[in-house]
Amino acid sequence: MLENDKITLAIVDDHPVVIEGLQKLLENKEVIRIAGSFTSGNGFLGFLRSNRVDIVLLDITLPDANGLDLCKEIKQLSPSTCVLALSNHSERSIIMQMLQNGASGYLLKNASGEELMNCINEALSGQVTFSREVKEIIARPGVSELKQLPQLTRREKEILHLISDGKTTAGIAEELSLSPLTVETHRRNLLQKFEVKNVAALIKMAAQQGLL
Amino acid sequence: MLENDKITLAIVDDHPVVIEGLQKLLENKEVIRIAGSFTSGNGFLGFLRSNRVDIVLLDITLPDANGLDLCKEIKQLSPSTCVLALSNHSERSIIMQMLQNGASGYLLKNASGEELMNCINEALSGQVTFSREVKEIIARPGVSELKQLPQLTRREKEILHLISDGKTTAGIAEELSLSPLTVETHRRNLLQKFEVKNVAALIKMAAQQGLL
DNA sequence: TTTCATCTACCGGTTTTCCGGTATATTCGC
DNA sequence: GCGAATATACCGGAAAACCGGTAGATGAAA
Repeated sequence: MLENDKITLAIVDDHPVVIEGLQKLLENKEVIRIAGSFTSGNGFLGFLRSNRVDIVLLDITLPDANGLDLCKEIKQLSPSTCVLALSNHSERSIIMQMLQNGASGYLLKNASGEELMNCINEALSGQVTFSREVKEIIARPGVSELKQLPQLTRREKEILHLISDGKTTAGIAEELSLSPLTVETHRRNLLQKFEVKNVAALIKMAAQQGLL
Repeated sequence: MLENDKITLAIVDDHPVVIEGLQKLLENKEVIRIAGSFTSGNGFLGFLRSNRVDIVLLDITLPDANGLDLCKEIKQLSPSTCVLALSNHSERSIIMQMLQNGASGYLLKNASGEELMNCINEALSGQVTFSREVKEIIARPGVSELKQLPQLTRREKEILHLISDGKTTAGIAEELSLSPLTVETHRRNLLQKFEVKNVAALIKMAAQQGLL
């Protein structure tokens, strides 16, 4: 196979041992060319600016940045590059955040070589992919995610949205053709229902419950 | 196979035609028993209160509630029940929200019968599962998700967090042993960097960027 | 060493939010 | 038809946020 037809793969991991292990695992694959290995986020970003990379195996823990932000930067710089997170972090929130930031998949480091190859292929075909353990983590949401949100009336939801858009009570009142005093009342009811004492905490809760 | 050993499955969809189609597709499966079909969320919730359901195929569009909230309620009522979303909605945000609310998987309605069976099995084994098209949607995040967030200093991130916890300027100042006036300044810088005019909009943006 | 970013701190004033109440009209389910 | 929930509206006062400035201290990079 011509060198140029091979899949170009990069590795970013602060642990040199891990890099070596991955290289050993991948170097005998016909279709893959390891374009580079990096122990820092900035090192890789520099490389990416002048080289094509089809897929990158990215650790979360890095010396100069965190993998979450780095993933986002990679996708901005080169949207066609697949980011496959490869990490020890098994927190559901981190996995979801990684997806939100544009990752094509997530593997825990205990995944087998076979699993890794499967995931690489699936990611390159444009689909998200996870190692088995990660699939189980995602399917098992914590209690906090499911905690009941106060039930809001239609008007309250409406006003909540407008508040989150940065509108003031007066502005909302005008937009809805209501008395500012009425909007005030709804606002207060929102604070009560969420058991918070100002809009900052209100919006945070609402956002975490996916209400915005 | 004994009736009691079969997997109990329920269908919730406001479209009777879809229910019939799914029933036809599943009725000849040895391992599955269709425990009930419902066209409303409340109908199913009532059933779930007194019957075991291993897995439910859940539509998003429902007459009396939306599938997102319903999914959350189902998982609260019966955490062991797998929820497989089966919908026409192909928006990434809805898929992610559904996962956040405890779904074990997501299929678009154009998925094949074979895909459906695979997903049911994978979900029952405790792993998340998606139809092929959904995997592609997840792997393709929108530009909005990746838009660059303002570069925040350590102090600013710290204060942003405290604000989102509902703390006041005075409270934050005390907690960090700073002058309230200093905290004020940081707060103003945050509003400027995010180009918003109050904390409500600030927290919304920060939450959407996963900063909280 | 100089420059740049950040952190710190202050003044004075305006706007908005927050909180303690109270109260009537409407709408929806039983 | 009758509650219960919801939506509407008001008062007054205290607290907090927001805004437009300015400016010294610190620390790291060039």
